[in-house]
Amino acid sequence: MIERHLAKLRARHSVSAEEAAAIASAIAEVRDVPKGRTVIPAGVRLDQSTLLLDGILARYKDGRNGQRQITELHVAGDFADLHSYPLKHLDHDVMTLTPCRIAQVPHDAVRELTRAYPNLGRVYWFATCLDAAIHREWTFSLGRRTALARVAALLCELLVRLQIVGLADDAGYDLPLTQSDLAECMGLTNVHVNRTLRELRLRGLARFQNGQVTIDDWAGLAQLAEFDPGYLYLGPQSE
Amino acid sequence: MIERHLAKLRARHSVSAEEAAAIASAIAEVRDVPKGRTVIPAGVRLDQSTLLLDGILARYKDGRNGQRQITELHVAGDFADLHSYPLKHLDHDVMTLTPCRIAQVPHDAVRELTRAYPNLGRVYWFATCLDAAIHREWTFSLGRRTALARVAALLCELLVRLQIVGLADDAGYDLPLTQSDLAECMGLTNVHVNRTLRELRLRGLARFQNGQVTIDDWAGLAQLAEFDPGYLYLGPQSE
DNA sequence: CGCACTCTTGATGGTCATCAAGACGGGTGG
DNA sequence: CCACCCGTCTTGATGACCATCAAGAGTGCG
Repeated sequence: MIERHLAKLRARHSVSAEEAAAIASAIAEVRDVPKGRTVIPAGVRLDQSTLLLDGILARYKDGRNGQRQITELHVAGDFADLHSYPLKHLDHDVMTLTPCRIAQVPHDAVRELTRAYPNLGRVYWFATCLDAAIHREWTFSLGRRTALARVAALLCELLVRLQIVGLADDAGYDLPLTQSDLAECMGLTNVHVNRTLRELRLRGLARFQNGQVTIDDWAGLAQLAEFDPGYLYLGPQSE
Repeated sequence: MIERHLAKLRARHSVSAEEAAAIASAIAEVRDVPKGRTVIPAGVRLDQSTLLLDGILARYKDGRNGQRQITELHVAGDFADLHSYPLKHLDHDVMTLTPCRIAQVPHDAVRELTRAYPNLGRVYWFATCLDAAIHREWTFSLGRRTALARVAALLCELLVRLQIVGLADDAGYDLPLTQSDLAECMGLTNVHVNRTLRELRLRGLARFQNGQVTIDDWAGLAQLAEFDPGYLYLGPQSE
C-alpha cells in the first residue's frame, strides 16, 4: 500500500524493512475522496497527517476576488501535510484535483516513529524541507520565467516526481488536470495556458491532451524551461 | 548574543533557560561579513548552519540571463540555513544584502541539541516549516497580487517579523536595501518598484526612503496587500 | 574631483489578462 | 435514443500592467 511512499523516500535515503513496516503500521485509516474536495482546511487544529496513496492533491491559497494560487502539487507517495505535525494547523487549504486515495497517520504515530527510529525523523524532516525546495522553485518560476518556460518547467518537475514513484516513463505520464488547474499553479489564466500548451505542441516539445502529458523532446523542453532537477534532491543524500 | 533568536522561537514556543543555554553553547564561531557576499553557496556539502545575529540575508536563485529571484529574506534571529541540516547541501545561494553578523552552528551540535532536548527538535523542525509557509505566501504574491499589493505585502511581512525580534515598532523599521533588492524579491524591475513605492507614498500608506520604512497607515496598507499574518504562525502553538 | 551606484522619470512595447463567443464532449434525464 | 446541459477547450479582439530602453539627478566614496 505504501510502496510509492517508500519509493519516494528511498530515492533519497535508505529505509530498512523494519522501518518500512513501522510506517505501514502507523496508518490509522484509508479512504477514497472524490475530486474537488477540501481534504485539509486551513486554520483547523490537526492531529493527523495525510499520506497520498493515489491521485493528485493541491495546496492552495485563495485571494479576496476569488483568484486562487496553487502553491504545490502532490502526487502519490507524498505526505501532503507532514508539516502539520510540527505546525499543528495549516495556513492554507489542501484539496483533491482528481479522485484520491489517502491514508491518515495520527501525529502520535508520527511522534512514535521518529522517536523509535531517529533515521525516520531525519527522513521526514528532510521531506518537509523538500517541499520548501519545491516552493522556492515555483517562486522562481512565477517571478522570472515566461509563461512558456513556466509551464514547461512544471511538466518537467512532474515527470521527474512521477518517475520516482513509477507513474511516468520517458514518454510521458497521466495528468488528469484541467488547463485551469495548471493556470492556478503557474499564476496564469486558463486562456493563456491554452495558448502556451499550443505553443509547446507546435514546437514539438510536449503535448497535454486528454489528461495525458506526452514528452516529445525532453532535451528541448528542459532547455526551454531552464530545468535543473537539483532542487528535487535526487540520489542518496550522503550522511 | 542569541536574544533575537530566542525572541523568534519564544514568539511561538516556550524555550527553557536550560535549552537557551544549550543553544548558546552550540555556537562555534561568530564572524562579520560585508554586504554583497555569498555566505552559503549552492551545491556545496555543509556541516554547519548559519544563525543570523544582525543584518539581512537573502536566499536566491539565478536564471540563465542574469535575472535573479530572491525567495526569502532573513532577519536577525533567523537560522538562514537550518534546512541544510537535513538537506546536507542547498539548491540555492544565500548572500548578505547588508553587512551581517553571523554565528556558525555545527550540524553535530544541532544533532546533539535535538537529541538532548526533544522540544528543541520540534521547535527547529517548526522553524523550517515556517520558512516554507513564507515561501508559499511569496508564491501567492508573485502569482496573484499586483505589483502594488505585492510590495505592500512585503513591507507588512517585514514589519511583523522585525517586531518579533524588537527591530521594528508600529511606526516602521530600518531596511537598508536597495529598490533593486526589493525588485528581486517581488519579481519586478527596479524601475517598476520605484513607481510602486511612489504610489504607496502618494496614497499615504508607507514610505521607503534612505533605508528606512515608515508605515503611515497600517490598516490601509494591510488591506491593500490583503495581508493576513496567519502564515507567520504567531502566538504560542498549542501542544 | 570623479566615479560608481542608486534613484527617478519619460517613452515605447510586449506579455499576458480580460471579455466574448463558439466548439467539443461526456453525462443526465426525458 | 436523443436533447440538453455543463464543464472544458479554443480562438479572436482589446487593453492593462509591467518590462525595456534611455537619460539625467542625487549621493557617497576613494
